[in-house]
Amino acid sequence: MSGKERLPVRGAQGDLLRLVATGHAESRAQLARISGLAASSVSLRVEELIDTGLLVEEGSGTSSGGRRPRRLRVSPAAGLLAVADLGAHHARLGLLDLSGVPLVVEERACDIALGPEATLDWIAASFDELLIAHGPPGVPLRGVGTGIPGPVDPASGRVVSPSRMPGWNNFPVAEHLGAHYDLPVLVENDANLLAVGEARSWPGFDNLMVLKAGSGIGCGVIVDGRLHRGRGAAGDISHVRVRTDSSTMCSCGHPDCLEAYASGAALMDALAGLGIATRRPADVVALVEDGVPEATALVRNAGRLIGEVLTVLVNFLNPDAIVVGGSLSTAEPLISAIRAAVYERCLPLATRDLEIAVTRGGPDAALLGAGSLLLDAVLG
Amino acid sequence: MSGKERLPVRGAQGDLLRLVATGHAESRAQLARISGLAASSVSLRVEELIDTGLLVEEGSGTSSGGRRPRRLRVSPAAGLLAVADLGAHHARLGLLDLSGVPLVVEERACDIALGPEATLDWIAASFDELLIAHGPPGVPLRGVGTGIPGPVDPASGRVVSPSRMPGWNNFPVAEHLGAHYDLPVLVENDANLLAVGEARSWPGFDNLMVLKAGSGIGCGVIVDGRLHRGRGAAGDISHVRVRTDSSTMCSCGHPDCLEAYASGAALMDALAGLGIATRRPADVVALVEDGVPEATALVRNAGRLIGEVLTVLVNFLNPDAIVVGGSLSTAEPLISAIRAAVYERCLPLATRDLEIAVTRGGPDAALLGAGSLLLDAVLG
DNA sequence: CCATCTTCCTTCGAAATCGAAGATAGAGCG
DNA sequence: CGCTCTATCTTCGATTTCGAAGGAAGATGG
Repeated sequence: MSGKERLPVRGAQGDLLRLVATGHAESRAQLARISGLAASSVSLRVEELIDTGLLVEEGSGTSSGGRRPRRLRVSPAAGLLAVADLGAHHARLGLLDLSGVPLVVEERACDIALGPEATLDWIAASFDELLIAHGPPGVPLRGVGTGIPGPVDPASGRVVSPSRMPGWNNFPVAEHLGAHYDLPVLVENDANLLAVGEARSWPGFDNLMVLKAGSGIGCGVIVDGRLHRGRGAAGDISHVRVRTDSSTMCSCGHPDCLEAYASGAALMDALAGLGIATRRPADVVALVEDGVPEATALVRNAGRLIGEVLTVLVNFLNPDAIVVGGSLSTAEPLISAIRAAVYERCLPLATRDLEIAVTRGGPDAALLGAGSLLLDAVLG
Repeated sequence: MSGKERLPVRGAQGDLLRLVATGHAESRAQLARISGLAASSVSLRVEELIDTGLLVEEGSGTSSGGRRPRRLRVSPAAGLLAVADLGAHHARLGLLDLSGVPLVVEERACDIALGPEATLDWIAASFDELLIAHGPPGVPLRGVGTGIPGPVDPASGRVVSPSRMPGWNNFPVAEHLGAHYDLPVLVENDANLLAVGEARSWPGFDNLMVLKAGSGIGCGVIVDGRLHRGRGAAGDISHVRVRTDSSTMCSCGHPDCLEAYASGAALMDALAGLGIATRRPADVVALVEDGVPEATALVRNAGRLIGEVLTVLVNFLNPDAIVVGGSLSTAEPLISAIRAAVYERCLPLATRDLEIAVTRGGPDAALLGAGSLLLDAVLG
């Protein structure tokens, strides 16, 4: 395995490296504008970063009327990040360079019901395999991180009262995963990772609500360009009471939670009750695309319920965009129903410039999000 | 009137002055810790600020085990801020020094139905009177600001679609008020001002929801210690659909808005329907305190409805505290009902450390909030 | 009361940062 | 092509900031 030495940046260098790595700047002039440092200071620090081999100059960018900028990139040899996004039955795992560009991403089957030790050790072993198979020799690992399909206490890195992860409650995930490495370790809720990853694809949108509609319903909140965690549990919308005719008890002990009607798991249950078998939320989307009316009606109803919950949040948070991701997000009726509910019921002032759209960041968005947050830890 | 020269601070001096003015620091050592500057740099800048007469040394603070700090304060002669909080039928007006300490606060009757020009000119005239009567000679006015009981677009300083301010729609309030002065002008929603003012009384609480329950229902949101505006309309909860048996049409054109059941105006209407006349929301509180059962029942129901809306927002934003202000906030059944609803329905994770309490900042909190935001503008 | 500790604040040489001026490299246009 | 314009980047002296060391003032505890 590669070395694990600390990244040799201090003071302003870290800020500049971060700005290049996150894609916020790719020339000295941009760095000066964004960082607030004087152009001369930027030149000096960039020179040093190039000398240490962390930055490289690579061709030139497009002119904006004058001399073309000399494009800066984080060196591929600056380091690697090993990141994972853990789902109920499979995980995406990947290696990123420090600017968040994936070297390799794989999806592998796993089972979180085997418990935290087994699952986390499996993740670590998978990281090792990826590093041996795809890690360029001599490039050090700088950090590891994983997304978790449940609430995570950011301070302790523990899972807290997850509804769909038996045996994981209060397990010190960050500590256990970190024992394999002497490196910064990130453990974060999966919807939050998705939100951070998506945010990179929405420049100029500083306030985002990123919905993850899969087996469960999660939501990551970006306020002022940064992930909002609150006291650790922010973004939960699955246990909001919805307006329905019937009455269903949720696993949380309250009646009529959104999750009990609009989550992928709930839709699969409802279809099963109609004699239609599905194995994964994506199967529901397939049924909708095949024009199965029962599936379409259920999905549309789910979208309406989600949309009604979002109306409250849109009026309150007044975001720039609602981004819908997760395996259900490709179901067209879901998005239309969300749109209809939000635009119909929200204040005109709140929807005036509101965009409601599906994910832009691609299937690896959550991994990019993990990379982004890890970079902060690495350069912190 | 006093002079209007620009405040002679540049660079780090402004940050330090702001930290002292906002009460975040009152000694050189604290300034060094909070600002991140070296202690020596702080000493130099503070020296300069004292020389310019903006800061003064005043006695010494309490020791924490070693030498006592020399307490720093913003000089009373550094400048004045003229601030107002406009309500439907009266306004609070005051003069503050740059650290937000009120020199004088008055409540005067007015009528926003007279239209924006008349009202704003009246505010300006009142400011002039206060300055003549209470402004120390030679102390310059540094900024003016006012709170508005309706939505304000922060970029343009215009009122946008206010529901209770006939004739004000789209009026350029900041521009008109600013024409009287060559100074920074602040125009902000009243609930937002209250939130900023309250935040000063809640140190360590970085995420706050501040409810203003008066004739209308407003909410100011503090995220990460700063006012969250979204695209300008953030914090609206009055037009959320609530779960009720009956059905009432709101002035916004939708059925069953929270405002139509739980605002002071709605309560007064409901009491009038029962043959009980009230003139102001405070009269409703008095009825509750007198044990009038109809009033108590209505107020408790309002609290329950508000609480149910807050459950959604608490799960989502996961704040440190919900602070209830406005003229209805002194009605005990309102708070109890809100507490009951929130604690019953929210996730344990979200309510674990959640405080629900009434205002701490006193009757002038909104004015202090205006002062706080104005200070940012003055030192910006 | 005196030695010791903690905290606050200042002094002073070293290092980082700034800003104005200039050098560099292209775009735009006749 | 040559002229001007604009934007990018560098050079260099002036300024600001840092950080280690030390002095000042009070707390603590015998």
